[in-house]
Amino acid sequence: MRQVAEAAGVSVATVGNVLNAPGVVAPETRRRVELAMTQVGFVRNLAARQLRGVPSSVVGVVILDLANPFYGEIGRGIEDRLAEAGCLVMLCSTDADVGKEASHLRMLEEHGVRGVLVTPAETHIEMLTRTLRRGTPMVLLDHPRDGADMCAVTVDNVLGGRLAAGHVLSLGHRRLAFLQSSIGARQSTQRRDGILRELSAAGLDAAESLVDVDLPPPDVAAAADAALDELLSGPRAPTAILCFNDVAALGVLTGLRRLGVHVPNDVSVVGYDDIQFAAGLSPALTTVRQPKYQLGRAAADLLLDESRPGHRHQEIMLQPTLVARGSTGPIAEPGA
Amino acid sequence: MRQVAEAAGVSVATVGNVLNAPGVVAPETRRRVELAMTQVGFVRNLAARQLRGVPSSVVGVVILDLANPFYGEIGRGIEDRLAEAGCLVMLCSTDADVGKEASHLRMLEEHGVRGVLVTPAETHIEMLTRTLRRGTPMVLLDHPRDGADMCAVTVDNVLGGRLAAGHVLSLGHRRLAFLQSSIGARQSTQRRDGILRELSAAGLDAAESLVDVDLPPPDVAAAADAALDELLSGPRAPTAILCFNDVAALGVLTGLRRLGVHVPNDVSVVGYDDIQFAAGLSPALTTVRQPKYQLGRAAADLLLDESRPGHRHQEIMLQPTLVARGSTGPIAEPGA
DNA sequence: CTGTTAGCGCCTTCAG
DNA sequence: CTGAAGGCGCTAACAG
Repeated sequence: MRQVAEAAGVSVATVGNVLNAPGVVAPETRRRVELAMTQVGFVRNLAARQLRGVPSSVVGVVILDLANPFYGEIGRGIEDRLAEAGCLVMLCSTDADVGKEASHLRMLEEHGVRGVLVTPAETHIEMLTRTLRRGTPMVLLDHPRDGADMCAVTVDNVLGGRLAAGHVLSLGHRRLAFLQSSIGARQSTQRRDGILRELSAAGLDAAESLVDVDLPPPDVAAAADAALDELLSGPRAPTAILCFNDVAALGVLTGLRRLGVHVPNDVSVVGYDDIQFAAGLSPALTTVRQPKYQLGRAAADLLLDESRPGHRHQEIMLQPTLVARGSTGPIAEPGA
Repeated sequence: MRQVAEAAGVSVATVGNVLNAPGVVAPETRRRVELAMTQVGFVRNLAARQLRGVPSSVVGVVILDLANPFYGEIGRGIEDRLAEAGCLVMLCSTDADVGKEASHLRMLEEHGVRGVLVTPAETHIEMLTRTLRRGTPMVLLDHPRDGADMCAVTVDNVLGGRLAAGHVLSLGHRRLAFLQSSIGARQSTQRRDGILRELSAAGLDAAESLVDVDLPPPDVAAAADAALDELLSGPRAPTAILCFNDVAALGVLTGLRRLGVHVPNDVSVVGYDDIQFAAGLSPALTTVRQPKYQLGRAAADLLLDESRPGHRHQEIMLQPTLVARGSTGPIAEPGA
């Protein structure tokens, strides 16, 4: 900056003004300074700027797994909204590991980020609030607020569960399975609650009509595939399989093909998320669509709003929708 | 830091030593300082550290589109390798837009990142080298080095094209189509070269046996779907469709289903990348697998190596492999 | 409108 | 092994 000042024949303060208050500098001088900047190859030093107290333009994003397309789309929503505000994103995956989560949050804090968007690794977020020193705003991403003193963007998981269960119940299914995993346990539990509500609304007993399956991480697709043999053996095997996400549903479709079970004639399958490939699967996957891109945008929006004077923490709940495709159908006649 | 020093009853220099040279401080003193740090809630200020000249622990990653699962997997490879070195990643998507690319690179530079991994938006990387002031190391991601003065990690695209073309030629196909897009033009061109080599090796004339289709961005899946009507009309319609990535192949499968064209009996389809869902498509997609996670890891590796004294720029070329699945089959008998 | 100046928090040399 | 002091590049407050 001093070099620029010398090259332009002005003082460093004038260079500073060109940078931060262009209006206050005489056009002629400004032009000369700008020319000098390109000549010298001047690049602003944001670290020094930040040290001086200017708010950072970096936002931390902590998700479960970048390789999951679900988070890719969310990430794009975040990135696009932040770009409008001139902000960049620091991204980290936790694999739902509390230790990694804590260490990433710590590093983000050391970098002095403007705030963090977090999909918590654990159901209880108490931990999170303790990890983060006050001063760094946090917005929960795809997780309910639960009375915490921060913003949150979530998708109505109970409704999502109801949509999935209601769909297969209306097709005549009476024995359902729900496949979930410790990855995204919080969301899964709520979706299961939605399923239970639909079951009881249909006058069914959950103990009779719902089988729970837990898929060990990390590869839920493989786990879903592997779980089918046991799930489908026995006389009371489910006729409809509801999955906590599309990746698990992919595993189910692959496994059912392996077992020679026809979808949807023998068994119906419902996914969750509606990631891009759901429509192209064999058969096209019936699933509950989550507004992923919007989820990311909304979260970024809330975080940017944190620095506005009158800001109040709030929770935004987006609505999922059912997308009925080829992987679900009427229940086969018992004797057929 | 001064607060910590006061709380522990030592000087700031001692606190600094605990942080940067723990061995030099008496164990007893160190324990006291560490205790004080947690009590005060001390968080290192990396901006100040960086200003002082300590190398940054942030690496910039500039890719085409985070929402594309291909980059999600690459990103995980990068992230995992960097995490081992205690580094974080700043991620940006360019949508193959040179303007966005330049502005992102600029911002990353202002942040003083340790280096950048870039998938160039354009075929010619001359632009890139001009954008970046010397001093910030750059590694090309999924792009050949082309004699540039930097490291690069790439996958052998010519071989990939040969694998795809060789496969369908061996199945008897003689009229091929290649679908590409300006997104990833460089890679596509090389794959096309591979296709041409296989064609001429089989004694075929490219002008006769290869149809080129250009898919307008941004939604290549929809564009691929839409391009089919024209592509398949006429007497010399191709019997095998090779796609520059799996997302485009997804669009082709969707479109062929819409048109009532059976895969692979009527038309064979080959994708590229082998993203997770390729195996679950209908029918399972034959594709050229790229070692995505390894690609990311290798690039991160090279970048970290840039700060080693004896570092020499180098290019790493990974090998793609053909994964033959259900979307390709022998050509139908002309009269059948 | 332009120039001068005092730190932001940390690391590092040097003296004790 | 510990204490004191200078400066990294920038911003903002004030003087000219």
